Amino acid sequence: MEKKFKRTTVTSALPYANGPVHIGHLAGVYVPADIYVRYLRLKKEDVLFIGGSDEHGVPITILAKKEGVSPQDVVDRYHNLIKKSFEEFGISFDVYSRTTSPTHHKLASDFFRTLYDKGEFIERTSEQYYDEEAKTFLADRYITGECPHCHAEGAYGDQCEKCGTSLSPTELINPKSAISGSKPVMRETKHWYLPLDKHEGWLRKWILEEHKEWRPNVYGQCKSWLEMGLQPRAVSRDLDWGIPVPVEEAEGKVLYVWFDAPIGYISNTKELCDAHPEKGNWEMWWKDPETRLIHFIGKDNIVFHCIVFPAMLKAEGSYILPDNVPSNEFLNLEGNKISTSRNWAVWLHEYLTDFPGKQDVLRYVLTANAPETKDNDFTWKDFQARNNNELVAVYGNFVNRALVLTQKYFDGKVPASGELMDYDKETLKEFADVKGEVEKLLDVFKFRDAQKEAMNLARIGNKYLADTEPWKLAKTDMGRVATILNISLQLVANLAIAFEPFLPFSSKKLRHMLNMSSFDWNQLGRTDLLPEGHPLNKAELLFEKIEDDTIQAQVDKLLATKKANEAAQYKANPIKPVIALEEFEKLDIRVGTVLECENVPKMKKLLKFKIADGLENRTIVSGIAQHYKPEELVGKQVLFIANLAPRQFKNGLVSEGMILSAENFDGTLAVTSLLKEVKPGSEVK
RNA sequence: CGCGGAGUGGAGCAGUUGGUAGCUCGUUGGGCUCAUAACCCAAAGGUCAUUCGUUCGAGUCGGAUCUCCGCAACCA
Repeated sequence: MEKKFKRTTVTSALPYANGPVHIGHLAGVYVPADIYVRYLRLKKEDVLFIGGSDEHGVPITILAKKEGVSPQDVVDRYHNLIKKSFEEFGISFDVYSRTTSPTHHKLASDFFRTLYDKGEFIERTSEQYYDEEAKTFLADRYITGECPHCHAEGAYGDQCEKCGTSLSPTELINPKSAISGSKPVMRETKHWYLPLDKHEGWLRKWILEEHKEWRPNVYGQCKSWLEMGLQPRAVSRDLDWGIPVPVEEAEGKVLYVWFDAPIGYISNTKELCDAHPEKGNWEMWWKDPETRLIHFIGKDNIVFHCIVFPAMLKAEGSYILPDNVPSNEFLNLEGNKISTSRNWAVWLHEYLTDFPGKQDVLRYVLTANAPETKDNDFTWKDFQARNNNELVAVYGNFVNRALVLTQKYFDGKVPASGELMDYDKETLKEFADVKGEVEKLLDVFKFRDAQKEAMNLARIGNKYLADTEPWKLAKTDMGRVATILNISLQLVANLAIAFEPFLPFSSKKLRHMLNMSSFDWNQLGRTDLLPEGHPLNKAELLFEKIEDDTIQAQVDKLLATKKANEAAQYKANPIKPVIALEEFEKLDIRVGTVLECENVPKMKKLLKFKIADGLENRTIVSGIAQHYKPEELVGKQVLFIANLAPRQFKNGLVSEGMILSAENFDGTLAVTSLLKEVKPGSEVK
């Protein structure tokens, strides 16, 4: 079953052109896809690697409006930035195009029309909110208002973030357009829907029975969707940015972005093949049953690529379906979710500037810690450790040892191998096995393990040198040293091949150092890659140590942008409903002088206060231990609510009141105090 | 009870179909000195979130509970 395919079409999720690419995108999609493609190419298989920007959809129009430029300007800017960073990073697309290309517009339009003519869509008319000022229909998320459940302001049309309930836009009280702020009106609109429910039967069989080999997260998500029952999904939108719906009565309507984006894979293939006929006909890559289709995506895209897009392809009728959809989980950054809007990210274009020539380091780290089975964390400290302790110390160091020894004893020429001892044979056998292991793992998309296995070659090499000690033998037995170094150099040559899919820049460098002419995956494991007497080029360092201050600079940068963003995004909460004066008068707010203040054992948030209140003194427990040290507050006057019902904590502590603090934008607390000292117990009015 | 995923030695992660719990880093001790103070060997350290069950046997299967994350909006 594995072997029946003649060629492979590999797609990687189209990045959305409303921002640059960050390490999450890389770890999730582009690095694994690139490893896979490079591996297949090295094996001389027929493969196309398709990428491109996704350039339609509402968020881009919003961003354009915000910046006062056209949507085209926005996508031009990010498309070019993304394309250039990918190139520089060594993501080896055969084509990286965009969904605003004429080829795509035509193909997507034709695709829709075909489905339309075949009667694969259903039409539905519904009422939707319309912003008369901005002259646009409003997506659920772009309507805000009061939540009907908890009555918090600022609930969105699909969900209230305060209480967590899912909503529909019509439930909101006093809805407002998030775009213009005006009050939206209901307006009737007609849209086309893809009736996924009609496709449920074959999807079930195809995924649940025929693709049990898909990763558990992918399989599980599909299963859950199928079990909930599929609903028709709209494929059009009322918008002026996108591909016009190619139907007569569809004025002002465009294809919904998720409908047009995956077709972009096909359009981009066509664009490539039209320009380079030697790549074959584009239809061969998408319609021949002997072509294997693989989608690399992140977990948020599972439903589209496993259910919606296959349904579209099936409905069209002439396309093949994906054979596998390797999807990764998410990569977090320093413990927090990566977020474009909060600027919590390591941006690829900035990395390339900050770490010139270190593409492979990031590739290595992202693969070593790839979120293949669950969300993982990227930290700069780990980045540094993996570079210094693995790339430099294990891989780079072994290469350096072998080359320097050869330089020293054999004038930089590959020495002749003499008779092999048992230990030599064992070592050779060990690294010959690596090829099979790496292949086995790459074939099932286990990139993290595959890379680890490749790294084993270097570990074997270091151990071999340590055990055979050629620097000692050099004094007595040069023939033996020649054999040992010959073997070591063959190992180095193997490393160059084995790491090519993972670390292409280093392999290129290493290949130059070794003066290697041929380079083929099938040579992996062989011990005659470098013939006797073959001259080597000068040895350079393959990797360099990364110092603490370099890492600290990145961490600081991250913290600074985070802080700046939090401050910039701070908006005061809306004012609570009006209350009567007598309500307020029920509150007894007093001034107290802090007599004593101490930490509460085992409670890291709590401080225990003894407060002079002009009467009998009282104990108040307050959750501000993370913001103040006890000694900072002793002697200070604070405001507290004196008639709050006493509250008992789990450990028996009782708090007789509440100290008033202001919460800053970043969650830090500032205790309230007075501009002038007064008698303890004074009332605040 | 909206859906999905995850809770494994100090840290970050693996653990395929149930059969003595692994890897990298860190720590400690030793070896080596060719090498970017890098390399090699050894040791210490985990009741695999809690709990009940299936089984001759469970990190691995099933139920319950607790906690975290993601999705359901744009986002890998």
